[in-house]
Amino acid sequence: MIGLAGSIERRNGVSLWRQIADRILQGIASGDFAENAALPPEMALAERYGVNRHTVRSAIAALVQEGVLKAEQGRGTFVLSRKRLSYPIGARTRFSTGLQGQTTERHIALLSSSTEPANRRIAEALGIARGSAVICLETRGEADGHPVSRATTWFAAKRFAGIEVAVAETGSITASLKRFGINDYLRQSTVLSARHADADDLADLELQPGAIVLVTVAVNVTLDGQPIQFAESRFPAERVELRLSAND
Amino acid sequence: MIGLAGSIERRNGVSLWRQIADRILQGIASGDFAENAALPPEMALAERYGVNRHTVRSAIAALVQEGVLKAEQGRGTFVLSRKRLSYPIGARTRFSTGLQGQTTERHIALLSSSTEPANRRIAEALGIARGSAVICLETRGEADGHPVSRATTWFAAKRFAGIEVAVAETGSITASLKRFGINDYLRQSTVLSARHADADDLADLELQPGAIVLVTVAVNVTLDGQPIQFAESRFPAERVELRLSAND
DNA sequence: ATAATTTGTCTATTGATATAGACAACTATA
DNA sequence: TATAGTTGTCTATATCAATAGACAAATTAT
Repeated sequence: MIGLAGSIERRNGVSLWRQIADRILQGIASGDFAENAALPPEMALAERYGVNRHTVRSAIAALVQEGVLKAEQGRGTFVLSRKRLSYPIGARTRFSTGLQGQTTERHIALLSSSTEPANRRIAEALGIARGSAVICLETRGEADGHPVSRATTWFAAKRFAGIEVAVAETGSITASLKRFGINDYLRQSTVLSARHADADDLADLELQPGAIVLVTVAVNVTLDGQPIQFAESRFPAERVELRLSAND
Repeated sequence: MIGLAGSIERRNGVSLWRQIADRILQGIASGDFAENAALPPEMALAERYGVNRHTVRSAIAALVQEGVLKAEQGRGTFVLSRKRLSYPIGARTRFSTGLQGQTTERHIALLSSSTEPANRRIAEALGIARGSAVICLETRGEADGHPVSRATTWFAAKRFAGIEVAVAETGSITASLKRFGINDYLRQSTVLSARHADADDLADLELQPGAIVLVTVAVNVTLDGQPIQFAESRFPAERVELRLSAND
């Protein structure tokens, strides 16, 4: 059994139609349902997943709403081309360079910024004293006008005072760091997890409720190992996959 | 606002109690709720998330069932220590070596094996002809008796005939590959995504319904770049995080 | 044209989800 | 020993989710 999912769980806090919508998305991603081709008829899907036709219809309605499918009366339901962005993660991960070739326009939008005392987690990551001031940036990554990531980034306030202005102006973290004399940096560590998107992420990433986000927590360091940036990024799992390259 | 989530979404296919259970899990992971300490009272949580107390109780009940929380009448609800395993991913990713220091006993259990024709995706990954025979192994990774991963692995049947026996005997892919003359190998590529666990994963990983799994799709190659193994692994997001090391 | 297939809409019914309020049971503290 | 605070249980009600069946509307094939 290749790529064909098992059965569906009831009474788990996730509605059947949402589970089936997820399955159909998986099916598209894994090639079970080809792009631009017709999905199996509703009755066939209902039988395959062991649910009522109306439940399948709810799932399809959600995916039509999301722009993944298109239903035509009398003809069938069709898969629209919706390739996931493949976002590379590695020692030299940058937002803009990573998506080269996949998109034409990309930048980071600064949603808000604030200065706050560092909590334990942030202080340890940045190698500063707990409670010392850090600049917190809320940003959204956009490619071809579509949101592909949502990040919260912290910098030590002492060293990077005013970086929020640079980010707003340049639309790039890398370019902003250059203004502070940092011409190159490396990703020291990345920790990966996943969870349901919260309300803020749903709004900022233009996601439908119930969506899953991939979460990376990363520390960037200068070439001599000094931590400069701590960031938590959220990627919509239905639109983005993370690709780990062996080299670099 | 550090790590404190926004509001809750209704009518999205995910029940409120499941969303709140997710939030509490996040809160524990991010340090908002300290381990071994009391959670805020049900009424306070209900107010914070903007729901009824009974809804919070449903969320707590689910987490008690999962062993994350412990409720004591008259005293409060307490966070049990439940550290997530940190699973390293890199060019030299191996199951057993990765968890050294975090667990004492670890191995791979072979759930089933079969021989089937390669579909397009598998054939391309392994560099073989479409339709040629591949051995498909269903395995579960276990650490200290607890399931931490669930993988589907494909090998070219011609070259690795009988590898299922070796995996069953040794409980290790690396050890099994040695029997076929492969003493070292590298991870060529890893692609990462996330989705809701399907019914099979729920059972095999001993998850509560509604859980999220991290999915890695990886190709392992010999030192001279010849693909030998194609695998899709699922990790329970609530118990495992993936750590990307900069070097190796 | 006719039939078969497929999506769209409607009604009805059942069970799960969420809200609301009241009170019991238990714990810690003044 | 009171009292306040907290979890546990119960009843009631409204809405959502899922099943079931029937038929309309549109498309495609015969």
